[in-house]
Amino acid sequence: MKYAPREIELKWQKLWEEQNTFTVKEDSEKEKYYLLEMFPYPSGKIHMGHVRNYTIGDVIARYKKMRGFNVLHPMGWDSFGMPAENAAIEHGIHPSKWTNENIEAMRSQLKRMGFSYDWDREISTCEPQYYKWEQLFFIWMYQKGLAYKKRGTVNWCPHCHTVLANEQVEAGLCWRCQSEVIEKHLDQWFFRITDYAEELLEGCNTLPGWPERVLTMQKNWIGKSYGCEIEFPMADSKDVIKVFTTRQDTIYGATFMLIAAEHPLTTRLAEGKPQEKVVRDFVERVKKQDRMMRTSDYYEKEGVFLGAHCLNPVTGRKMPIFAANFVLADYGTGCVMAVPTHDQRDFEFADKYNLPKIVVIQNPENPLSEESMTEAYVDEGLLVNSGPFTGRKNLQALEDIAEHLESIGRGRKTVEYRLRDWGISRQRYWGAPIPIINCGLCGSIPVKEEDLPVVLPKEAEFKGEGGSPLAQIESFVKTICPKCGGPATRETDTMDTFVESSWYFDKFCSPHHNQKPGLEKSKVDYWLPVDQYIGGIEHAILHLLYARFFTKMLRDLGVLTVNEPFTNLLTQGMVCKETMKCPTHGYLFPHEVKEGICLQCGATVAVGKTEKMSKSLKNVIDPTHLIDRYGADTARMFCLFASPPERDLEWSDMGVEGSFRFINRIWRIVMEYLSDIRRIESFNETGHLEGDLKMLQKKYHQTIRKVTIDIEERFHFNTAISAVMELVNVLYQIQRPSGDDVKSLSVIRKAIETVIILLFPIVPHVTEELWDIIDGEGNLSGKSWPVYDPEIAREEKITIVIQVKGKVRSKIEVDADEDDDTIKERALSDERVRLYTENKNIKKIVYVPKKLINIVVT
RNA sequence: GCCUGGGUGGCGGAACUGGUAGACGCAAGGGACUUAAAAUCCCUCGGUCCUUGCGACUGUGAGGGUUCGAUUCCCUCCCCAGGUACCA
Repeated sequence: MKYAPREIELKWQKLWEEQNTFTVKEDSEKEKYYLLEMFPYPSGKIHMGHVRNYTIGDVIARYKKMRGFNVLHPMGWDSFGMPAENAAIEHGIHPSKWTNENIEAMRSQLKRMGFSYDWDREISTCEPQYYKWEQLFFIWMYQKGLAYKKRGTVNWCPHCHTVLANEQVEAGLCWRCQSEVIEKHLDQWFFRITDYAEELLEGCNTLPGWPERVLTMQKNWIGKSYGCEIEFPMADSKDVIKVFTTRQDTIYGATFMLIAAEHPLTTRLAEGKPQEKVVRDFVERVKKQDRMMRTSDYYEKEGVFLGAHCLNPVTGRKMPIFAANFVLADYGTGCVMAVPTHDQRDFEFADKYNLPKIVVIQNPENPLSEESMTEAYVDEGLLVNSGPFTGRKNLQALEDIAEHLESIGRGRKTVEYRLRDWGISRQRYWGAPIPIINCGLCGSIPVKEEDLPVVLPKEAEFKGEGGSPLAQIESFVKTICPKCGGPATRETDTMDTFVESSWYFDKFCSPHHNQKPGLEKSKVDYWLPVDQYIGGIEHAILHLLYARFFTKMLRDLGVLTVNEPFTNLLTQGMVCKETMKCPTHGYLFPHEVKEGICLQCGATVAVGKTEKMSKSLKNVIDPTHLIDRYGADTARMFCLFASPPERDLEWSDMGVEGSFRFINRIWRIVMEYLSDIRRIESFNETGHLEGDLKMLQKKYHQTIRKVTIDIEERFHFNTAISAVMELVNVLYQIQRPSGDDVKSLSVIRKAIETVIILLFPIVPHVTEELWDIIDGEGNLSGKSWPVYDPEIAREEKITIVIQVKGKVRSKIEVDADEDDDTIKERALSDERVRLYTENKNIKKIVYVPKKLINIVVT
């Protein structure tokens, strides 16, 4: 019998489906385990990133099930988003048709991979029965002040008359028409995530199951800093300018004031002054500069004098006020006190505009002087020129200076966060409508709860220009005010798609529950939090932070009980492949190249560097071909074997072949022994074994140990698979016992069964089939995970490495329970060691018990 | 730019908390089987050098440091990747 992957896989997939193997219900008898992979955007086809993500998840789901957990493993579709709208613009297909066809295609691809999803729980976020509840949450948030409207900036293409996403802006130009993109200010909806900044930050300390780096990134993103808000009185009026600083220790050195170009104060101060026009031009120019570049250390610092002065509150010094390109309007107060001697950006600015510098922190090693400084001194030191604080260490005076400012009524200690509120307004069609009605008399009034959902109207025109398609549908826009009954218009902004993905894991717990608030408390409480969440590292900040925020927000609305949505997080790396480029035809898909030759023109193809698989570089592998050729089991095994999950995975055709060969190798050894072991009981682990059999027994106990640890503790499936490969290699190596040697055959059977069971979560189809062939009854899906005997798995002999001056010179083999003194003695008297120690002084002997001995000689 | 990771043979990777660098697989080379090929099974496989040995030296992006001992810890630098708030 030959290994026929397709046949086997379809057979078992059908059986699992018929027997509802993966359907789950709440069960108070069993410990629950909620395993979740980030649901996909239905772009059309699954890609290798999905295959990898979902294979990792499936292995854990199946493993946990074998460990006796009640496993929830759902799948759904993050089905709102820009690509659907772009397809509508380019090909005239309605976004819902495009999306649903993609879902159909991708669902069948996922089913073909044999993933153990409970498909009864499938959800699609673009369906009204899903976004209805999101709209309800929006209304509740609005009522609590957590959703609000304010002016925000967007990328605007003046030619297309439309808002562009950041990725639609290429080098400052519109991706469709190459017009120069400008900033436009629109009234937009925001979620007040900053209300939760402190809790989100604190929460990072309650998530030991998250990768440290993700927590670090989130903490930095929230960016808490302790500082001081200081008031600088205007020189010629009663007004004040407020600044936020973390460096109040340098206040005595503040010699001028900087304001963000976009700050309303900038134009107000310059109004009616000779420099008004210059200032306006400057503001317009800065607005076009890239935000990222503006704050870069290397970017040219620029500014313009506003014709006004303020006073330093502690020195009384008259400080000129400038607008500057590197000051951000939405961090702190949008105004910065400039201390050129101790801030590099201020230093450069002062040099450029010839502004005064005063040293207030003295470098203890190399005294500073204003005239000779070539850069700002940003390290610690002693305060000078600082009134009563002169002579103190600068860091130790921070607190006292803040208190001094408070006492003179010119400042207060504050905490500042870098985190900004979440702008959720999108001027697009394919998203959940914001359930608000704008009334000329009553303002923004939420849609009545009983009128939800606000359904996205089907009829819309997709032109890619002229703004949001929704705004042009009169029947949608025109409505009446729920408060006064007068004529009103609907909000035509839709919600950011990150909103849907902020609570989909809640919905999976009770997917069919259709009563307020859309989530059934008892079920949500049973399943949440997600025990293991798996997804790409690219979501480390935004998606994960928004989902955490939403969880806390829904908790405060009484909908959820948990504080954090995801107990454990596994972030997987990207799938990469080298690019191929033909001199005339540009980037080529792998199937357009054969043996390094472009199939279109016969030219030699240049192999480029390895990059993340993307459609534009055409360095993609369609998993379908892989499945057709080798089967789902090989595809699954390759993804896992190639590298550990958190690392990037580099594509290799050869590696796939190797995984396929390994599965065949298992298949063959089972077939070879089949007639001998079919009717034999597997070894019951009693009785004494000798020679090869003893070695084999030890090996499979060790293999169970290794695979269990690798899956349970580290999700390192690559090394788990290696361990099973070693066991299979041993099976091939041992002398085949005769057909009537029942005891030996029973040990072999046990070893073979171990291989099959250990690999079941990884390659479920072929292992089910093999189990069925040798066992003939029951299926593996219900089996429990094998156990090992630590005593049998223990090595009896260990190797002690002997180093002389840190270099390996010899090795000795000793009994595992040999006492340390004997080991040392044997090491010192070792023949090869003596070659290196003879006639030398032994200065020191380092002994690492049961491992290594290092003899230091002089 | 900023934040966060990563860099180990020809290649993917292994090495749990500072203790034998290169498990396992791929590629390559050799052998067995075969009329032959494929498939399969077995062996070799970081580099340099020589006196070819149970050999010496060298080797984990580069350069320093700590240590009896560093892929692992510290400092400086180079390269690559992810995120950077409207891609998801």
